[in-house]
Amino acid sequence: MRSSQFFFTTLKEAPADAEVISQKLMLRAGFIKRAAAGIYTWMPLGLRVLRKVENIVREEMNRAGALELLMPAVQPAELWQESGRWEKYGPELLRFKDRHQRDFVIGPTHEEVITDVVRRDVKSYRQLPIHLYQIQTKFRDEIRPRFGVMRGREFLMKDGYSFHASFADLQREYQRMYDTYSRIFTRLGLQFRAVAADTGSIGGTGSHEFHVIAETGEDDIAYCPDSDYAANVELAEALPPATPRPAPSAPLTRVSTPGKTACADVAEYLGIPLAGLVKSIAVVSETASGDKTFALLLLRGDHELNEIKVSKLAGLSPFRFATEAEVEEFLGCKPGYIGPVGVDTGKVRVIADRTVAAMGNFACGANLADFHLTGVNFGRDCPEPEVADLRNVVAGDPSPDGKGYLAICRGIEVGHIFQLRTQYAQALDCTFLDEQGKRQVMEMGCYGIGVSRIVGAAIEQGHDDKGIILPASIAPFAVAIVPMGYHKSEAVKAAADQLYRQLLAAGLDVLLDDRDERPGSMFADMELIGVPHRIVVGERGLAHGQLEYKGRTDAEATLIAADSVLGFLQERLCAA
RNA sequence: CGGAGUGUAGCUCAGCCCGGUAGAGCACUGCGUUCGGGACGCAGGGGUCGCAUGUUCGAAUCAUGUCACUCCGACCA
Repeated sequence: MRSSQFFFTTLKEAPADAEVISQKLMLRAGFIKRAAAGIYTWMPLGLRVLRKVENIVREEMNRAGALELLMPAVQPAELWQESGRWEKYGPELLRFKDRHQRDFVIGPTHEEVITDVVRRDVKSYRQLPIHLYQIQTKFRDEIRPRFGVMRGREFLMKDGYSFHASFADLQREYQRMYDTYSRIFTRLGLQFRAVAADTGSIGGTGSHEFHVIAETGEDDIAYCPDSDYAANVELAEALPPATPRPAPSAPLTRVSTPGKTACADVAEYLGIPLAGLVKSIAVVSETASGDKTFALLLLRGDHELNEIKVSKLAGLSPFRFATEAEVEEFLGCKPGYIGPVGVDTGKVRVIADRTVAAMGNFACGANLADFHLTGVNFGRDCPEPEVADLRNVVAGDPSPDGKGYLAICRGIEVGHIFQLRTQYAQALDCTFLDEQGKRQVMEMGCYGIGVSRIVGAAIEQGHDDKGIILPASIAPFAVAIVPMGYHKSEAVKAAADQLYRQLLAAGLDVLLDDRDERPGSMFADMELIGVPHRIVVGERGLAHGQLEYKGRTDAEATLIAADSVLGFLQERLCAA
């Protein structure tokens, strides 16, 4: 490609509302243009990158035996009503009516459609297993789209679905996808980690997320540096403390804490560490008939509640946070000063986190406005609470696999694999006849990769003060030829054109920057857009039969003989 | 959904407090000089200041409404 035939615009300054580095650089490099919140046009330059990522994903999926198809972006509401997700999915699902007032959605995912496809045509165990995938635009009406293509509303996703006659066969395919995903992210040059994950709203059991490790990631990952354990923080189990609860040694004391409602304020005011305080969180679970369960969840002052864990407790699924009025009704005290001492256990469930259950002589709210208690001990001052794992793990917690201690890092979720089991197949009556001629519900797996998000994630991992750094496999161009005075010097023009034809003929993905720009602009642009290899053609090198090579991350350029450039580049491209 | 903030040229922003009919830099067009790290000079094109209503002789500026966008929050009592 010649720059003069191509179309790209670069900016010196990023739009003011761009937050993360990948978003700023993608806008500056002209990869994308914002059309609306979370909705972008992929310009020709950015599209080249997106397509390269897409093709690597496609190649590996095909290699793993999956078959590509393309499903509609617009889906009929009936399928969603049939699976029950028309009600369950919530406002992220973009719904609309056609001219006949029929309901449709713009697909945020395709379990319903694929299951419908398979149930129509697959009738026998002989046709199983089958794995179908597509690379297609999805739409999820995110509350708060941000970070450019990393959390867009419209995005490109590879979603694959496998169908099996047995759970064992699903597990085999799941493992194969685990390996395939690892290959894909490795080929993409990403630093990633597979982590055990919660199955979230999509349901099912058995799930791994693939995360690109990056500071700007939106997910916290707990991992063990001494083993291969890694899990989403929301899922990682917080083990009970190894040290037993100390015996009561301090007297129960009521202290005045006027106006101090936040844990940190109370701890500071009382001169105790945050970890010596127990905070109480009031939640309510309401049944369809209107019966309320009111529960007081006890957490150590410096720990965070894990809502997923709470929602899995018997009698608290689903739950919500209590209103101020409910707190007053059940505890007779306004929020800010509530605690486990003196509550009516006939009306209130008290559930302590495992860590809290092992605490003694702690401080907590007194259930009396402007007062807290110190020296509180279970068994002596209030009944023994229920005990459960309620909190997010923190760095330094013991690893659940017993092999050391957890560390926390941030990750960008770029892939997710699930064993859906029979959830959708059951709802949509997707069945087959087994060898005995007996009707069975199919086992299903689903496997997603955020193709457009990968571009953002790759740039989060690869950039410097000059711009984007991408591996040749996904860079917009693998090689840039930058002539010094293309429009002034016949010798330079001839040499640049000849080199360009030679590299093209050799199958290299090369950009000849034949714009009538000053050298500084061309260098800056080629670096900004992330071209990994650069050849400079200038009169002063040509005089000695030499060209100049510089890798995107090299500190200095190196001179090479003009006739050995092709071999030199091929060597570098193979090595990468 | 709650709170805060911002809407002025393609991009980054000034002007608004204190009303008098719109500016800078980058980008763009032309000419000239320049030409190995985002050049310089001169001359240009481009905005009814998000939109609506109101106040006023007069509104980018003040008021009200509305729309859009951004940020923070939406557990941590």
